[in-house]
Amino acid sequence: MIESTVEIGKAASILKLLGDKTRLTMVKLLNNHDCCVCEFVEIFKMSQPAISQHLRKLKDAGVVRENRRGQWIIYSLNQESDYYPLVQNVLDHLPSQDYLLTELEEQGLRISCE
Amino acid sequence: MIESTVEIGKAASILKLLGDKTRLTMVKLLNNHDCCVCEFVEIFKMSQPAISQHLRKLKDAGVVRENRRGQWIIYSLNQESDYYPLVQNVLDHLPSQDYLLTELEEQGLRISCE
DNA sequence: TTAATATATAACGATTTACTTATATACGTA
DNA sequence: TACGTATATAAGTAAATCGTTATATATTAA
Repeated sequence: MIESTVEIGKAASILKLLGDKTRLTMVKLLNNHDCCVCEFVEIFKMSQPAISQHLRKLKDAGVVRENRRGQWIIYSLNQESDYYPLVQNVLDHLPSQDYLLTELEEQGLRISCE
Repeated sequence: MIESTVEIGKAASILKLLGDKTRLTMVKLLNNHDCCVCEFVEIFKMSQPAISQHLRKLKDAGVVRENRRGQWIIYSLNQESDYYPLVQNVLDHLPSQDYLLTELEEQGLRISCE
């Protein structure tokens, strides 16, 4: 049962953000594990600025949060967001993407930000 | 509880479609009432081709269906779609948009396709 | 058959998007 | 302090998006 609704224009803007495969996969991964930028760079085989820009959009919308830990910035899902219940429900429909992190670990690339 | 998941690329494409306020509102309305193109034209104060193009995208993705009734084409949510559970869950987070149809009715414009 | 109405398609333009490369900033360490 | 690593920002570009107007198609009714 849904506790409260999200204004439809706001909802559309969140869904637009999630309507990109890269960002949607990021958010799905963050649902289980906090990640740093460098991990996403490896996973998506995309330039660091491209990853950074996706994360900024998600952060600006309040979907994710960042926490600096030394020279790394760790991203996590913002569970306090008004949109969190919507995002969570969407994620429930997606298969786990954790194999991407497993692959990274097998390459020994996960350790980079721990 | 979710019965089955949607491949993440497909999910992203559906969310992208829903990530437009006009289309999201259309789908929310269709969740309660079948509608024809001319009703949407009145509601969104947008050209008929613009409405037609939004509906085509939704139809191509399998989210909605069309049924001709005389000279009108009635659109409805496609409950048989693999994406229907996802769409339905998203819609649950939105406030009803039925006031748009009420307004239409008050203007006497709803009768046009009945 | 002709006209009117409802809808779809085509062609086009302004804006947005999602990358890229180059550069700036922040932190840790020698 | 100076250097290396992690991340962010700036600037530019190709492609996608969402609207428009003009036109085509389909149905109904005179």
